[in-house]
This record gives sequence, C-alpha cells and structure tokens, in this order.
Amino acid sequence: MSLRFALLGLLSDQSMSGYDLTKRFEQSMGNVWPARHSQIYPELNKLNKEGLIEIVAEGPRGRKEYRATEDGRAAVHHWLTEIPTEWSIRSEPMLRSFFLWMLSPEEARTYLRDYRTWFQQRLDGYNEIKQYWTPETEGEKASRVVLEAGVYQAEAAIAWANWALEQYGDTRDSDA
Amino acid sequence: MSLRFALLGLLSDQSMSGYDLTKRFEQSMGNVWPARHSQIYPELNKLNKEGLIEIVAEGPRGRKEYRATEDGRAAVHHWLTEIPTEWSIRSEPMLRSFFLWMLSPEEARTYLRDYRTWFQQRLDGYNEIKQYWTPETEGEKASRVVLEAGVYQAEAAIAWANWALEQYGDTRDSDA
DNA sequence: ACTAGACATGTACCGTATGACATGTCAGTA
DNA sequence: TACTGACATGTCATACGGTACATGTCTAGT
Repeated sequence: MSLRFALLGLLSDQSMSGYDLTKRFEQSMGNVWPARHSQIYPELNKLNKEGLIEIVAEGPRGRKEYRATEDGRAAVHHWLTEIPTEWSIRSEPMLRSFFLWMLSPEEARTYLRDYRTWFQQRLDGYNEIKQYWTPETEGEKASRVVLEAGVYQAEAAIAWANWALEQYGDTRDSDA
Repeated sequence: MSLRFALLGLLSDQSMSGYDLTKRFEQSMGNVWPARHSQIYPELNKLNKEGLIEIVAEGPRGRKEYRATEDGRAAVHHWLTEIPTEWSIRSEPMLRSFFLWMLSPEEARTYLRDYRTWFQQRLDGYNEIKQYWTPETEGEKASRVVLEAGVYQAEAAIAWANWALEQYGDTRDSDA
C-alpha cells in the first residue's frame, strides 16, 4: 500500500510525470522506499482510473503529467492519521552485520569500513544538498526535515561503525 | 534472497526449528528483516532439499531441528564477501515523514511524538537486554554488536524527532 | 475429564517488487 | 545525415511477502 501513498503524496505537492517520479525514487525517496518505473507506471494508471490522480498536461514523447485530486489528497491524509504505521524497517546492511562472526576479522573490518564509507558519502551528499538547495514548495520544506533525519541516521551509522571496528580489532580511525 | 541467508546464518550458529526461527524473527531479527512462519517453513524445506541445511533432531509435535551444513556456511560466506550489499533500506516511518506537510501542525506533532515514543521504547528494550543478557555463542556476540547499532539508531531517531518537533512548533521536550 | 494456551508445521491466495523485454521520440553533436 | 544519450512509457514472468486458512500435539491448570 505504501507505494500508492508515496506517489499520491508527491503528486499532492507538485505535478509530475512517471518519468519524473522515477527519478525521485532514484534519489531522495528511494533512500526510504525504493521503487522502479515498472512498478510506478502501472500504479499511476490505477490511481488515475480510481480518480485519485488526474492528468494535467501532456508533453512530447507521450509524457503525461499528473497531479493528485482532492480525493487523492484526502486518501493520503487518511493514511497518515488513521492507518497504523508499520514501524519495523528492512535493512540488508544490518542483517549482514548479524553474521560478521562468520568472517575473518579482516573480512569483517572490510565490511564495516565499506559500511562507514557508504554512510559517509550519504552524509557528504546530504550536506551538499543542505548548502545549495532552497526548498520552495511545502513538500520540499518537509523533505528538508526528512533530509535532516538522514543526517542524524548517517552520523549514528558512522559512529556505530567506528565503535564496531574497534570491537573487531581495528586500529585506524578513518578511511577514504 | 536475503531471507535464505538470514536462516542459513542463524543455523550456522545454533541448531533450531522453524518455530524457534520464527520467534527469532519476531524479536531481534525482525527489527532489520521481518519474516513470518509462512515464509520461513517453505524456505527451510527448500534449503534442506538443496543440502544447505540438515535435520539434526526431531522432537514432539513434528518438531524438526535444523543446522547449516558446510555448504550452507560457505553460501553465507560467499554472500557476505562476494555479493554486493543492497544499501538502501525500506522505512515506512521515514516515508510518512515526507508528507507531514499535508497534516495540521498538531497532527504532525502527534505523529512525531508517536515516532519518538516508539524508538524510546526500543531503546529501553535494548538497554534492558544489554543489562541482563550475556552472549554465549559467536553468533550471539555478533548480535550484541548489532544491538549496539540499534541503540545508536534509536538515539539518533529520538534526537531527530525532538528537532523535528521544534520545527513543527512543539514547546514541550518529552512525553510518556 | 476438560480446556486453554503454547508448541509446531504446513498451504493457498493475493498483492508487491524486480529484472528483462519492448518500443519509440527528441535534442545535440559529429 | 547518422548517431548517441536522455526522455518517456509500457508489459511480462518470476519471485518475494503477508494474511488467512488448516491441522494437530503437548502441558499445565481447573
């Protein structure tokens, strides 16, 4: 159910095409809820048939720009306020961490360094965006708040990785 | 693919039944990779047919205790070292946060307080475990390291929620 | 003797998600 | 003119995941 509300929410803020939405999912949205175009396009057609979104413009190459209808925005509101949140998350990096004991210390450290590097790059990217991006729409202002969550999470992930590296006998303190 | 390696990894550390594994997923494992018994039992049968796990004991009520074979452990090692990690995670709570702008400030604050409360309870639970649980197997020692990741993440989530609450005009500093 | 609850395993259906296949347009450049 | 790459939308087969259905056993308490 989450994908449809993600689309509906994005289309409540700005009108966009499936292509634009796909790019959104490749960037910001994909960090918390991944989706490919093969899932997005059919869902948009469903949403359109159900009257939750409507086509506001057509462009070159069959481009169709959608926006949420009043019903669509109401559906998001209902989801946010009435449907209980699924709190548990799905994280392969953390799942893998459960099994580091099956690796040699050096292999485990390699994994933890990769882990740290990945989050460090996220963090750098987030800070970059914070510097050069000025949110305009209401949705973008809220995205700015979520971006900050990414910063907090990334910092925590890096701090944990450093702590874990010590547990696995690491001597150095940072990498690339 | 992740579920099979989760099962294989757990069964590399200790022999367990599907029922035991299901309980594991309801607790620690489920925090990072949820799975129900309806998914676990068929996967165990597949793993068994493929020779990656074997039955080591049978108990009352048709209980079957499995453990990973040498091939099974090798498969986990291969996964950990050769298969690229899927870094992106799936988090409905964060997805919802993107759309807080569609709520009234009071509704948004309610959500953020629920968010904070949930992670606070996680954190309390983790600290409880840290106090009373002494890891014994290698797998449990590694789980202890992952538990610490949960602590770091929960603390970051709470800190962010407090920051976000300020953005949404909250005056108070804590709740239940 | 009965009963409730934990133990224990399984299947079936339906919706979600992925990767591959498929097709075509438009703009810029060589 | 030819080519490349971004733009743009779609489908299909398969696999993954969740809810509900289905069945039966064992233990402890009443």
